[in-house]
Amino acid sequence: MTDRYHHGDLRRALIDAAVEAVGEAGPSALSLRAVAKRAGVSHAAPAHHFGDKAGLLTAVAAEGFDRFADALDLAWKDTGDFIDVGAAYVRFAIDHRPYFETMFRPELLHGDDPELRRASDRAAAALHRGSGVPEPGESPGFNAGALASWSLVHGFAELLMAGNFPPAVRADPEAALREVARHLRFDRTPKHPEP
Amino acid sequence: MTDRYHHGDLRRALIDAAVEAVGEAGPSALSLRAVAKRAGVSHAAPAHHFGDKAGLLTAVAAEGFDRFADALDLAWKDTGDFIDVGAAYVRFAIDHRPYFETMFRPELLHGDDPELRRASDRAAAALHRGSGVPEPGESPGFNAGALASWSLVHGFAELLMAGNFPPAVRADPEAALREVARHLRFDRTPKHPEP
DNA sequence: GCTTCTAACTTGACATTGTCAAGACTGCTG
DNA sequence: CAGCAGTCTTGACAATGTCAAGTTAGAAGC
Repeated sequence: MTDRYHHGDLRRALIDAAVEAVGEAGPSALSLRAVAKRAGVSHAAPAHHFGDKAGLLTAVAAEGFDRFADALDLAWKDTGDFIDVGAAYVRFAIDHRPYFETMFRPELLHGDDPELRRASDRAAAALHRGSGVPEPGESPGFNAGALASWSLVHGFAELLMAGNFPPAVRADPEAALREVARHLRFDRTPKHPEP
Repeated sequence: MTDRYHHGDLRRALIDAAVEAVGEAGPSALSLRAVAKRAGVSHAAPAHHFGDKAGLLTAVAAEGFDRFADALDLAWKDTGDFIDVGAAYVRFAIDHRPYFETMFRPELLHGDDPELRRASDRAAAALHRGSGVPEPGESPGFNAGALASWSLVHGFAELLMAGNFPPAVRADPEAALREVARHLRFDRTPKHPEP
C-alpha cells in the first residue's frame, strides 16, 4: 500500500510526518522536502494536498486545535473544576508539543483557512466553558476573569516549553501549575478599589 | 561613512536592519541576505560578525533583554507597584515587538551565548524584583506567587501579540491588563486547602 | 615613510530549500 | 474499452545559509 503510485491516504501520512518533524526541530525549521521523503513520496507531493508549506502547518494546527478542544472538554466534563481544565491545558502542551508549538504561531499559518478557524473556535469555546468564571459580564467587551485564567495557564505553558522555569517546576509541571493557579481569585472585585 | 570598505559600526547597523526586518515578517522569516542588503554590504558580511543566522538573532535577543530589564527596573522604581511592572511588561511587548518576538524563541537562538545569558539573567532579576511577591519561601524549589504573576503577564502578552484577544482588549491592552491582573492574590494560602 | 600584519569585508561557489510547470500513472465513469 | 479527472513525479528555477579564498584598509613596528 505504501509504494503504489496512489498512496491511499497521503494527506494523513504527510501530516503525521510533519508532526514528527516538528517534534524534532520546531515548526519554523520544517522542511517540506524532508517531510515528503519521510512519507516516501516525491518532493512536490505535499504541494498538491496543502498548496504550500504554510498550508501543511495550517493542517497540523487545525488538527491540534481539534484534539486540544477534545482534551479540554474531557477535563471539564470529568470534574467540572477549572483547575483541572488548566492542568489539561498544560498537559496537552507537554504531551502534544509539536501540535501546541504549531497552533500558536500565526505567522507560519494561513489564518483565514476555514478548517483552522473552525477548530480554533471550537477550542476557544471549550476553553471558555472551562474557564471557571461565574459571571460573563462585569467588564465591557471582555471577561477579565476568563482572560486572567487563560493568560496564566497559557503563559505557564509557554514559559515551561521555552525552558524558562526552574528544575523543580519542570520535574512535575502539573503539580506546579496547581500550586501557581491557586493565586487566582474569581470573586467579585470592585471596579475601582478605594486607595 | 556608509560606502567605505570598513563600515565603521557594521555590527550596530546589522542589528538595526535585523530588527527592522523582524518587525516586518517575524524572526523565523528573517533573511540574512536581505539584512545585508538593507545595511548596504555584501551577503556574507553578517557571518563575520555573528557567525550564522542564529548568532544575529541572538544578538538581537540579548539587546532586547537588556532594554527589557531597563524598562522593568524603571517601572518598579517609579511606583513600587507590581501592577505597573506588569503593565511595563506588556507595553514593552507592544512597543518593541521585534525584540520581544525574538527573545522568547529559543529554538532560533544560541542559548549558550554568554551575552544572551547575561542579559536574560538581568531581565529575570528585574522581573523577580518587581513580581510583588512578599515572601520568597512557601514553596519547595520555586516561588508560586512570582510564577503566577509572571505566567499571567507573559501569557497576556503572548496571546495579545498572537491576535487572540477581542477588540475591546486590543483597543487598550494596558488598561485590560490592569483589569485582568486584579484577579491575582498574593496573600498566604494553605498548602492543602481543606476539602 | 615604508613595510607588515590583522581585522573587516567581498567574491564566488555549493548544497538545500520552496514553488511552479509539464508530464506520467491510476482507477473510475461512461 | 475509451476518456477523464485526480494523484503523484520529474525537471527546472530563483533564493537562501554557509564556507573557502581573495581583497582592502587601517594600525603597528621600524
